[in-house]
Amino acid sequence: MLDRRLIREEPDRVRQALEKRRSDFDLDELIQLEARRRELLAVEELRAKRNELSKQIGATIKAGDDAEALKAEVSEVNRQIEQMESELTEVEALFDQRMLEIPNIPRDEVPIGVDEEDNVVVEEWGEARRFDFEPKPHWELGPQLGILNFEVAAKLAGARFVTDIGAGALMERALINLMLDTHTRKHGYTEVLPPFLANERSLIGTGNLPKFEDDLFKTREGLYLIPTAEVPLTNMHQDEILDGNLLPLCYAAYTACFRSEAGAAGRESRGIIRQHQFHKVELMKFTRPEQADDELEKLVKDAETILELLELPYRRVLLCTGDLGFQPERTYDLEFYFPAMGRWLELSSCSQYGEFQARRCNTRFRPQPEAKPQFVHTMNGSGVACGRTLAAIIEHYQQENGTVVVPEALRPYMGGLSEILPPLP
RNA sequence: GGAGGGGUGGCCGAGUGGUCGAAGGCGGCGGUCUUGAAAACCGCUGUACCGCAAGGUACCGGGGGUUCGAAUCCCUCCCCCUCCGCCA
Repeated sequence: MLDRRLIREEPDRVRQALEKRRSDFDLDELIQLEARRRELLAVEELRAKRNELSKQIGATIKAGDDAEALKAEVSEVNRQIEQMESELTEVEALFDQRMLEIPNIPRDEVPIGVDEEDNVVVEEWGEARRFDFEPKPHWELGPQLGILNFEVAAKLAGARFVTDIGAGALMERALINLMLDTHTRKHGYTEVLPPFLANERSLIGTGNLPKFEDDLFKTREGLYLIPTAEVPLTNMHQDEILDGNLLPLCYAAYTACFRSEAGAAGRESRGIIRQHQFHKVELMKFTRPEQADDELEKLVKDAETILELLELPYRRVLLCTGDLGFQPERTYDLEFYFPAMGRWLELSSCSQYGEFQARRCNTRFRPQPEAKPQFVHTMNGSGVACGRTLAAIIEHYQQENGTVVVPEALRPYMGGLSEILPPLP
Protein backbone atom coordinates (compact mmCIF):
# COMPACT_ATOMS: atom_id res chain seq x y z
CA MET A 1 0.00 0.00 0.00
CA LEU A 2 1.20 3.47 -0.83
CA ASP A 3 1.05 6.51 1.42
CA ARG A 4 -2.24 8.26 0.69
CA ARG A 5 -0.41 11.58 0.80
CA LEU A 6 1.44 10.43 -2.31
CA ILE A 7 -1.88 10.14 -4.13
CA ARG A 8 -2.76 13.66 -3.09
CA GLU A 9 0.57 15.43 -3.28
CA GLU A 10 2.60 13.60 -5.93
CA PRO A 11 0.08 12.04 -8.30
CA ASP A 12 2.47 12.48 -11.24
CA ARG A 13 5.09 10.33 -9.59
CA VAL A 14 2.50 7.61 -9.05
CA ARG A 15 1.28 7.96 -12.60
CA GLN A 16 4.79 7.55 -14.00
CA ALA A 17 5.33 4.46 -11.88
CA LEU A 18 2.13 2.93 -13.19
CA GLU A 19 3.18 3.67 -16.75
CA LYS A 20 6.59 2.09 -16.22
CA ARG A 21 4.84 -1.04 -15.03
CA ARG A 22 2.33 -0.89 -17.86
CA SER A 23 -0.36 -1.06 -15.21
CA ASP A 24 -3.98 -0.35 -16.09
CA PHE A 25 -4.79 0.93 -12.61
CA ASP A 26 -7.29 3.81 -12.67
CA LEU A 27 -5.43 6.53 -10.78
CA ASP A 28 -7.90 9.27 -11.63
CA GLU A 29 -10.69 7.43 -9.85
CA LEU A 30 -8.51 7.12 -6.78
CA ILE A 31 -7.62 10.80 -6.82
CA GLN A 32 -11.29 11.74 -7.05
CA LEU A 33 -12.21 9.43 -4.21
CA GLU A 34 -9.52 10.98 -2.05
CA ALA A 35 -10.74 14.48 -2.85
CA ARG A 36 -14.33 13.57 -2.01
CA ARG A 37 -13.21 11.83 1.16
CA ARG A 38 -11.52 15.00 2.31
CA GLU A 39 -14.60 17.07 1.57
CA LEU A 40 -16.70 14.74 3.65
CA LEU A 41 -14.34 15.14 6.60
CA ALA A 42 -16.39 18.24 7.35
CA VAL A 43 -18.63 15.79 9.19
CA GLU A 44 -16.12 16.04 12.03
CA GLU A 45 -17.36 19.55 12.80
CA LEU A 46 -20.89 18.22 13.14
CA ARG A 47 -19.67 15.48 15.42
CA ALA A 48 -17.94 18.09 17.55
CA LYS A 49 -21.22 19.97 17.76
CA ARG A 50 -23.06 16.81 18.79
CA ASN A 51 -20.51 16.05 21.48
CA GLU A 52 -20.82 19.55 22.82
CA LEU A 53 -24.63 19.50 22.90
CA SER A 54 -24.68 16.08 24.51
CA LYS A 55 -22.50 17.36 27.29
CA GLN A 56 -24.93 20.22 27.79
CA ILE A 57 -27.83 17.78 27.96
CA GLY A 58 -26.07 15.84 30.66
CA ALA A 59 -25.44 19.01 32.66
CA THR A 60 -28.99 20.23 32.15
CA ILE A 61 -30.54 16.99 33.36
CA LYS A 62 -28.21 16.92 36.33
CA ALA A 63 -29.37 20.42 37.21
CA GLY A 64 -32.95 19.17 37.10
CA ASP A 65 -33.97 21.25 34.08
CA ASP A 66 -35.79 20.23 30.95
CA ALA A 67 -33.52 19.16 28.08
CA GLU A 68 -36.06 18.32 25.40
CA ALA A 69 -35.24 21.37 23.29
CA LEU A 70 -31.54 20.43 23.28
CA LYS A 71 -32.37 16.85 22.43
CA ALA A 72 -34.38 17.97 19.44
CA GLU A 73 -31.46 20.08 18.29
CA VAL A 74 -29.06 17.16 18.53
CA SER A 75 -31.48 14.97 16.62
CA GLU A 76 -31.36 17.45 13.77
CA VAL A 77 -27.55 17.46 13.85
CA ASN A 78 -27.60 13.68 13.88
CA ARG A 79 -29.71 13.62 10.74
CA GLN A 80 -27.07 15.65 8.94
CA ILE A 81 -24.27 13.49 10.31
CA GLU A 82 -26.01 10.34 9.19
CA GLN A 83 -26.32 11.62 5.64
CA MET A 84 -22.69 12.57 5.35
CA GLU A 85 -21.46 9.48 7.13
CA SER A 86 -23.22 7.11 4.83
CA GLU A 87 -21.48 8.64 1.84
CA LEU A 88 -18.19 8.88 3.71
CA THR A 89 -18.34 5.20 4.63
CA GLU A 90 -19.00 4.31 1.02
CA VAL A 91 -16.21 6.50 -0.32
CA GLU A 92 -13.74 5.27 2.28
CA ALA A 93 -14.55 1.63 1.62
CA LEU A 94 -13.97 2.04 -2.10
CA PHE A 95 -10.87 4.14 -1.52
CA ASP A 96 -9.38 1.56 0.85
CA GLN A 97 -10.16 -1.21 -1.60
CA ARG A 98 -8.44 0.63 -4.45
CA MET A 99 -5.45 1.42 -2.25
CA LEU A 100 -4.95 -2.33 -1.83
CA GLU A 101 -4.96 -2.75 -5.61
CA ILE A 102 -2.33 -0.18 -6.55
CA PRO A 103 1.13 -1.68 -7.11
CA ASN A 104 4.34 -0.52 -5.46
CA ILE A 105 6.48 2.16 -7.06
CA PRO A 106 9.57 0.68 -8.74
CA ARG A 107 12.89 2.13 -7.66
CA ASP A 108 14.76 4.36 -10.07
CA GLU A 109 17.48 1.78 -10.68
CA VAL A 110 14.96 -0.79 -11.90
CA PRO A 111 15.42 -1.02 -15.67
CA ILE A 112 12.37 -0.08 -17.69
CA GLY A 113 11.19 -2.97 -19.80
CA VAL A 114 8.33 -5.07 -21.03
CA ASP A 115 9.04 -8.63 -19.92
CA GLU A 116 11.82 -10.95 -18.76
CA GLU A 117 13.73 -10.30 -21.99
CA ASP A 118 14.53 -6.86 -20.59
CA ASN A 119 15.90 -8.07 -17.27
CA VAL A 120 19.55 -7.21 -16.66
CA VAL A 121 22.18 -9.76 -15.70
CA VAL A 122 24.26 -8.11 -12.99
CA GLU A 123 26.50 -10.95 -11.88
CA GLU A 124 27.57 -14.46 -12.86
CA TRP A 125 29.15 -17.12 -10.70
CA GLY A 126 30.76 -20.29 -11.98
CA GLU A 127 30.43 -21.69 -15.43
CA ALA A 128 27.73 -23.86 -16.89
CA ARG A 129 28.91 -27.45 -17.05
CA ARG A 130 29.94 -28.67 -20.49
CA PHE A 131 28.64 -32.16 -21.13
CA ASP A 132 30.43 -34.63 -23.38
CA PHE A 133 27.17 -36.55 -23.63
CA GLU A 134 23.53 -35.54 -24.09
CA PRO A 135 22.31 -34.37 -20.65
CA LYS A 136 18.94 -35.73 -19.58
CA PRO A 137 16.20 -33.70 -17.93
CA HIS A 138 15.49 -34.39 -14.26
CA TRP A 139 12.02 -35.69 -15.12
CA GLU A 140 13.69 -38.59 -16.90
CA LEU A 141 16.59 -39.13 -14.52
CA GLY A 142 14.54 -38.82 -11.34
CA PRO A 143 12.06 -41.60 -12.17
CA GLN A 144 14.88 -43.78 -13.59
CA LEU A 145 16.72 -43.48 -10.29
CA GLY A 146 13.51 -44.08 -8.36
CA ILE A 147 13.87 -40.82 -6.44
CA LEU A 148 11.10 -38.77 -8.13
CA ASN A 149 7.75 -40.42 -8.72
CA PHE A 150 5.04 -38.61 -10.65
CA GLU A 151 2.66 -41.56 -10.97
CA VAL A 152 2.40 -42.00 -7.23
CA ALA A 153 1.83 -38.27 -6.78
CA ALA A 154 -0.89 -38.36 -9.44
CA LYS A 155 -2.64 -41.14 -7.55
CA LEU A 156 -2.34 -39.32 -4.25
CA ALA A 157 -3.21 -35.83 -5.36
CA GLY A 158 -3.18 -35.24 -9.11
CA ALA A 159 -1.15 -33.42 -11.72
CA ARG A 160 1.56 -30.96 -10.72
CA PHE A 161 2.61 -32.91 -7.68
CA VAL A 162 5.64 -35.10 -7.11
CA THR A 163 6.56 -37.70 -4.53
CA ASP A 164 10.20 -37.83 -3.48
CA ILE A 165 11.30 -41.31 -2.55
CA GLY A 166 14.44 -42.73 -0.98
CA ALA A 167 17.53 -40.69 -1.82
CA GLY A 168 15.30 -38.02 -3.39
CA ALA A 169 13.41 -37.44 -0.16
CA LEU A 170 16.68 -37.61 1.74
CA MET A 171 18.32 -35.05 -0.53
CA GLU A 172 15.45 -32.61 -0.22
CA ARG A 173 15.61 -32.92 3.56
CA ALA A 174 19.38 -32.49 3.37
CA LEU A 175 18.92 -29.30 1.36
CA ILE A 176 16.52 -27.92 3.95
CA ASN A 177 18.94 -28.70 6.75
CA LEU A 178 21.97 -27.30 4.94
CA MET A 179 20.12 -24.08 4.22
CA LEU A 180 18.65 -23.61 7.68
CA ASP A 181 21.93 -24.45 9.39
CA THR A 182 23.86 -22.07 7.17
CA HIS A 183 21.46 -19.19 7.54
CA THR A 184 20.95 -19.54 11.27
CA ARG A 185 24.51 -20.38 12.30
CA LYS A 186 26.53 -18.38 9.79
CA HIS A 187 24.24 -15.60 8.59
CA GLY A 188 22.51 -14.68 11.83
CA TYR A 189 18.88 -15.49 11.04
CA THR A 190 16.43 -16.69 13.68
CA GLU A 191 14.73 -19.92 12.68
CA VAL A 192 10.94 -19.91 12.55
CA LEU A 193 8.53 -22.77 11.88
CA PRO A 194 5.22 -21.02 11.21
CA PRO A 195 1.74 -22.31 10.38
CA PHE A 196 1.37 -23.37 6.73
CA LEU A 197 -2.12 -21.85 6.64
CA ALA A 198 -2.83 -18.17 7.01
CA ASN A 199 -5.87 -15.95 7.40
CA GLU A 200 -7.14 -13.31 5.00
CA ARG A 201 -5.62 -10.41 6.90
CA SER A 202 -2.14 -11.92 6.58
CA LEU A 203 -2.49 -12.44 2.84
CA ILE A 204 -3.60 -8.85 2.47
CA GLY A 205 -0.56 -7.90 4.53
CA THR A 206 1.89 -9.31 2.01
CA GLY A 207 -0.17 -8.20 -0.99
CA ASN A 208 -1.37 -11.60 -2.21
CA LEU A 209 -4.92 -10.47 -1.56
CA PRO A 210 -7.18 -9.02 -2.76
CA LYS A 211 -5.74 -9.14 -6.30
CA PHE A 212 -4.34 -12.64 -6.55
CA GLU A 213 -6.87 -14.86 -4.85
CA ASP A 214 -6.93 -17.15 -7.89
CA ASP A 215 -3.33 -18.15 -7.24
CA LEU A 216 -4.17 -19.48 -3.79
CA PHE A 217 -5.70 -22.61 -2.30
CA LYS A 218 -8.46 -21.79 0.17
CA THR A 219 -9.91 -24.07 2.80
CA ARG A 220 -13.57 -24.50 3.60
CA GLU A 221 -12.94 -22.68 6.86
CA GLY A 222 -11.70 -19.60 5.00
CA LEU A 223 -7.99 -20.06 5.63
CA TYR A 224 -5.44 -20.04 2.81
CA LEU A 225 -2.54 -22.41 2.24
CA ILE A 226 0.53 -20.22 2.24
CA PRO A 227 2.07 -19.63 -1.19
CA THR A 228 5.38 -18.78 0.50
CA ALA A 229 6.78 -18.40 4.02
CA GLU A 230 6.93 -14.70 3.22
CA VAL A 231 3.28 -14.58 4.29
CA PRO A 232 3.63 -15.79 7.88
CA LEU A 233 7.05 -14.16 8.38
CA THR A 234 6.05 -10.72 7.13
CA ASN A 235 2.93 -10.78 9.30
CA MET A 236 4.69 -11.80 12.50
CA HIS A 237 4.70 -8.22 13.77
CA GLN A 238 1.28 -7.06 12.60
CA ASP A 239 0.11 -4.00 14.54
CA GLU A 240 3.35 -3.78 16.50
CA ILE A 241 5.68 -0.91 17.19
CA LEU A 242 9.13 -2.47 17.29
CA ASP A 243 12.08 -1.22 19.27
CA GLY A 244 14.33 0.46 16.70
CA ASN A 245 17.41 -0.98 18.40
CA LEU A 246 16.26 -4.51 17.59
CA LEU A 247 16.38 -3.87 13.84
CA PRO A 248 17.19 -5.48 11.56
CA LEU A 249 15.15 -8.54 12.56
CA CYS A 250 16.19 -11.49 10.41
CA TYR A 251 14.11 -14.64 10.13
CA ALA A 252 14.59 -17.88 8.23
CA ALA A 253 11.83 -20.42 7.79
CA TYR A 254 11.37 -23.72 6.08
CA THR A 255 7.83 -24.24 4.83
CA ALA A 256 5.90 -26.06 2.20
CA CYS A 257 4.40 -23.61 -0.30
CA PHE A 258 1.12 -24.07 -2.12
CA ARG A 259 0.07 -22.42 -5.35
CA SER A 260 -2.94 -23.11 -7.50
CA GLU A 261 -0.97 -22.16 -10.63
CA ALA A 262 -4.17 -21.23 -12.38
CA GLY A 263 -3.44 -20.49 -16.01
CA ALA A 264 0.14 -21.69 -15.88
CA ALA A 265 -0.50 -24.75 -18.02
CA GLY A 266 2.26 -25.68 -20.43
CA ARG A 267 4.74 -23.06 -19.36
CA GLU A 268 7.92 -24.16 -17.57
CA SER A 269 5.77 -26.94 -16.34
CA ARG A 270 7.73 -30.11 -17.01
CA GLY A 271 9.04 -32.10 -14.09
CA ILE A 272 9.13 -30.44 -10.72
CA ILE A 273 9.68 -26.90 -11.96
CA ARG A 274 6.16 -25.66 -11.36
CA GLN A 275 4.16 -27.57 -8.77
CA HIS A 276 1.12 -27.05 -6.58
CA GLN A 277 3.31 -27.83 -3.59
CA PHE A 278 6.99 -27.17 -3.21
CA HIS A 279 9.42 -26.58 -0.40
CA LYS A 280 11.49 -23.58 0.32
CA VAL A 281 13.67 -22.00 2.95
CA GLU A 282 12.76 -18.34 3.05
CA LEU A 283 14.79 -15.41 4.36
CA MET A 284 12.97 -12.34 5.63
CA LYS A 285 14.05 -9.08 7.24
CA PHE A 286 12.48 -6.12 8.97
CA THR A 287 14.82 -3.14 8.73
CA ARG A 288 15.07 0.58 9.26
CA PRO A 289 14.66 2.46 5.97
CA GLU A 290 18.32 3.45 5.85
CA GLN A 291 19.42 -0.16 6.39
CA ALA A 292 17.27 -1.62 3.67
CA ASP A 293 19.61 -1.50 0.68
CA ASP A 294 22.59 -2.97 2.54
CA GLU A 295 20.44 -5.64 4.14
CA LEU A 296 18.95 -6.65 0.81
CA GLU A 297 22.43 -6.99 -0.65
CA LYS A 298 23.42 -9.21 2.28
CA LEU A 299 20.26 -11.25 1.92
CA VAL A 300 20.94 -11.91 -1.76
CA LYS A 301 24.51 -12.91 -0.90
CA ASP A 302 23.19 -15.25 1.79
CA ALA A 303 21.06 -16.97 -0.84
CA GLU A 304 23.98 -17.06 -3.26
CA THR A 305 26.10 -18.73 -0.60
CA ILE A 306 23.84 -21.77 -0.72
CA LEU A 307 24.29 -22.17 -4.47
CA GLU A 308 28.03 -21.70 -4.06
CA LEU A 309 28.15 -24.35 -1.33
CA LEU A 310 26.33 -26.67 -3.72
CA GLU A 311 28.71 -25.59 -6.50
CA LEU A 312 25.84 -24.75 -8.79
CA PRO A 313 26.71 -22.01 -11.28
CA TYR A 314 24.21 -19.15 -11.30
CA ARG A 315 23.60 -15.63 -12.45
CA ARG A 316 21.98 -12.73 -10.67
CA VAL A 317 19.34 -10.84 -12.61
CA LEU A 318 17.76 -7.48 -11.85
CA LEU A 319 14.13 -7.63 -12.92
CA CYS A 320 12.81 -4.89 -15.21
CA THR A 321 9.64 -2.91 -14.51
CA GLY A 322 7.54 -5.16 -16.74
CA ASP A 323 8.62 -8.35 -14.96
CA LEU A 324 8.49 -6.88 -11.46
CA GLY A 325 5.77 -8.25 -9.20
CA PHE A 326 2.89 -6.23 -7.78
CA GLN A 327 4.41 -5.74 -4.33
CA PRO A 328 8.20 -5.22 -4.71
CA GLU A 329 10.02 -2.00 -5.50
CA ARG A 330 13.03 -4.05 -6.64
CA THR A 331 13.75 -7.73 -7.23
CA TYR A 332 16.84 -9.82 -7.93
CA ASP A 333 16.45 -13.36 -9.22
CA LEU A 334 19.12 -16.02 -8.94
CA GLU A 335 18.92 -18.25 -11.98
CA PHE A 336 20.42 -21.59 -12.91
CA TYR A 337 20.88 -22.78 -16.46
CA PHE A 338 19.03 -26.08 -16.83
CA PRO A 339 21.11 -27.92 -19.41
CA ALA A 340 18.47 -30.33 -20.70
CA MET A 341 15.82 -27.63 -21.02
CA GLY A 342 18.32 -25.14 -22.38
CA ARG A 343 16.97 -22.29 -20.31
CA TRP A 344 17.58 -20.20 -17.24
CA LEU A 345 15.12 -20.63 -14.36
CA GLU A 346 15.01 -18.92 -11.01
CA LEU A 347 16.06 -20.81 -7.91
CA SER A 348 15.62 -17.74 -5.77
CA SER A 349 13.82 -14.44 -5.93
CA CYS A 350 14.85 -11.68 -3.54
CA SER A 351 12.73 -8.56 -3.23
CA GLN A 352 12.51 -5.42 -1.21
CA TYR A 353 9.23 -3.70 -0.56
CA GLY A 354 10.04 -0.45 1.19
CA GLU A 355 7.01 0.45 3.33
CA PHE A 356 4.57 -1.24 0.98
CA GLN A 357 3.96 -4.34 3.08
CA ALA A 358 4.64 -2.69 6.42
CA ARG A 359 1.74 -0.31 5.80
CA ARG A 360 -0.54 -3.24 5.06
CA CYS A 361 0.67 -5.13 8.12
CA ASN A 362 0.85 -1.99 10.24
CA THR A 363 4.36 -2.84 11.41
CA ARG A 364 6.28 0.16 12.69
CA PHE A 365 9.33 0.94 14.79
CA ARG A 366 10.37 3.75 17.05
CA PRO A 367 13.66 5.25 15.86
CA GLN A 368 14.37 6.87 19.24
CA PRO A 369 12.69 6.26 22.61
CA GLU A 370 10.50 9.37 22.33
CA ALA A 371 10.28 9.65 18.56
CA LYS A 372 7.23 9.07 16.41
CA PRO A 373 6.82 5.54 15.10
CA GLN A 374 7.50 4.99 11.42
CA PHE A 375 7.02 2.07 9.08
CA VAL A 376 9.72 -0.57 8.86
CA HIS A 377 11.01 -1.75 5.52
CA THR A 378 10.55 -5.39 4.60
CA MET A 379 12.41 -7.69 2.24
CA ASN A 380 12.64 -11.38 1.61
CA GLY A 381 14.10 -13.99 -0.66
CA SER A 382 14.18 -17.68 -1.18
CA GLY A 383 17.30 -19.06 0.31
CA VAL A 384 16.62 -21.15 -1.77
CA ALA A 385 13.78 -23.13 -3.38
CA CYS A 386 14.29 -26.81 -2.60
CA GLY A 387 12.44 -28.54 -5.41
CA ARG A 388 14.04 -26.56 -8.19
CA THR A 389 17.44 -26.89 -6.55
CA LEU A 390 16.94 -30.65 -6.36
CA ALA A 391 16.15 -30.61 -10.08
CA ALA A 392 19.21 -28.47 -10.74
CA ILE A 393 21.44 -30.87 -8.80
CA ILE A 394 20.06 -33.88 -10.63
CA GLU A 395 20.70 -32.29 -14.00
CA HIS A 396 24.02 -30.64 -13.16
CA TYR A 397 25.58 -33.59 -11.36
CA GLN A 398 24.35 -36.34 -13.68
CA GLN A 399 26.81 -38.85 -15.06
CA GLU A 400 26.74 -40.47 -18.45
CA ASN A 401 25.67 -43.78 -16.88
CA GLY A 402 22.56 -42.15 -15.37
CA THR A 403 23.79 -41.77 -11.78
CA VAL A 404 23.89 -38.48 -9.89
CA VAL A 405 26.89 -37.38 -7.85
CA VAL A 406 25.94 -35.85 -4.49
CA PRO A 407 27.41 -32.36 -3.95
CA GLU A 408 30.09 -32.42 -1.23
CA ALA A 409 28.18 -30.01 0.98
CA LEU A 410 25.17 -32.32 1.17
CA ARG A 411 27.02 -35.54 1.99
CA PRO A 412 27.23 -34.94 5.76
CA TYR A 413 23.47 -34.49 5.71
CA MET A 414 22.97 -37.71 3.73
CA GLY A 415 24.83 -40.23 5.79
CA GLY A 416 27.93 -39.80 3.66
CA LEU A 417 26.18 -40.81 0.45
CA SER A 418 28.29 -39.65 -2.50
CA GLU A 419 26.37 -40.90 -5.50
CA ILE A 420 22.76 -41.80 -6.22
CA LEU A 421 22.56 -45.10 -8.08
CA PRO A 422 19.59 -46.69 -9.85
CA PRO A 423 17.59 -49.22 -7.82
CA LEU A 424 18.74 -52.82 -8.00
CA PRO A 425 16.75 -54.80 -10.58
C1' G B 1 -17.60 -30.56 19.25
C1' G B 2 -19.95 -29.45 24.61
C1' A B 3 -19.81 -26.25 29.24
C1' G B 4 -17.87 -22.08 31.60
C1' G B 5 -14.58 -17.65 32.06
C1' G B 6 -12.14 -13.66 29.65
C1' G B 7 -10.31 -9.70 25.74
C1' U B 8 -9.21 -2.03 28.46
C1' G B 9 -2.93 2.19 26.91
C1' G B 10 4.43 -0.62 26.19
C1' C B 11 2.97 -4.19 30.48
C1' C B 12 -0.34 -5.20 34.85
C1' G B 13 -5.03 -3.60 36.24
C1' A B 14 -9.66 -0.40 37.82
C1' G B 15 -13.88 1.23 35.48
C1' U B 16 -21.51 -1.34 34.29
C1' G B 17 -24.81 5.10 30.67
C1' G B 18 -22.45 11.62 30.88
C1' U B 19 -17.23 15.95 32.94
C1' C B 20 -13.50 8.73 30.71
C1' G B 21 -8.54 8.75 26.07
C1' A B 22 -9.80 6.23 30.43
C1' A B 23 -7.94 5.66 38.12
C1' G B 24 -3.77 3.20 40.24
C1' G B 25 0.76 0.52 39.65
C1' C B 26 5.04 -1.02 36.66
C1' G B 27 8.17 0.37 32.78
C1' G B 28 10.20 4.63 29.86
C1' C B 29 11.77 9.96 29.41
C1' G B 30 13.10 14.64 31.83
C1' G B 31 14.23 17.18 36.42
C1' U B 32 15.56 17.97 41.88
C1' C B 33 19.08 15.89 45.25
C1' U B 34 24.33 13.48 44.75
C1' U B 35 31.51 13.71 43.55
C1' G B 36 28.98 9.74 40.58
C1' A B 37 25.23 6.13 41.00
C1' A B 38 21.16 4.12 43.71
C1' A B 39 17.02 5.52 46.63
C1' A B 40 13.46 9.30 47.37
C1' C B 41 10.59 13.22 45.40
C1' C B 42 8.42 16.27 41.15
C1' G B 43 6.82 16.46 36.10
C1' C B 44 5.96 14.18 31.35
C1' U B 45 4.71 9.65 28.82
C1' G B 46 -1.00 5.82 23.34
C1' U B 47 -2.11 5.79 17.93
C1' A B 48 -4.21 7.68 13.43
C1' C B 49 -6.54 11.50 10.63
C1' C B 50 -7.72 17.03 9.68
C1' G B 51 -5.28 21.80 10.84
C1' C B 52 0.20 26.86 10.21
C1' A B 53 -1.57 26.74 15.06
C1' A B 54 -5.16 26.76 18.78
C1' G B 55 -7.81 22.87 18.55
C1' G B 56 -11.02 19.02 16.55
C1' U B 57 -12.44 13.85 15.16
C1' A B 58 -11.90 8.60 15.75
C1' C B 59 -10.11 4.35 18.46
C1' C B 60 -11.23 0.33 25.34
C1' G B 61 -10.78 -7.42 20.27
C1' G B 62 -13.79 -6.62 14.94
C1' G B 63 -18.60 -5.27 12.94
C1' G B 64 -23.65 -3.70 13.76
C1' G B 65 -27.60 -1.74 17.04
C1' U B 66 -30.18 1.08 21.29
C1' U B 67 -29.53 6.30 23.21
C1' C B 68 -29.24 13.31 23.08
C1' G B 69 -24.79 10.61 24.90
C1' A B 70 -21.63 3.79 24.99
C1' A B 71 -15.34 1.14 27.49
C1' U B 72 -20.08 0.51 30.15
C1' C B 73 -26.60 -1.98 27.52
C1' C B 74 -28.17 -5.44 23.15
C1' C B 75 -26.87 -8.56 18.66
C1' U B 76 -23.08 -10.90 15.89
C1' C B 77 -18.20 -12.47 14.58
C1' C B 78 -13.03 -13.32 16.01
C1' C B 79 -9.34 -14.56 19.54
C1' C B 80 -7.46 -16.41 24.40
C1' C B 81 -7.97 -19.42 29.00
C1' U B 82 -10.15 -23.67 32.07
C1' C B 83 -12.80 -28.37 32.20
C1' C B 84 -15.04 -32.49 29.28
C1' G B 85 -15.06 -35.23 24.53
C1' C B 86 -12.15 -36.52 20.18
C1' C B 87 -7.27 -36.82 18.29
C1' A B 88 -1.17 -36.71 15.69
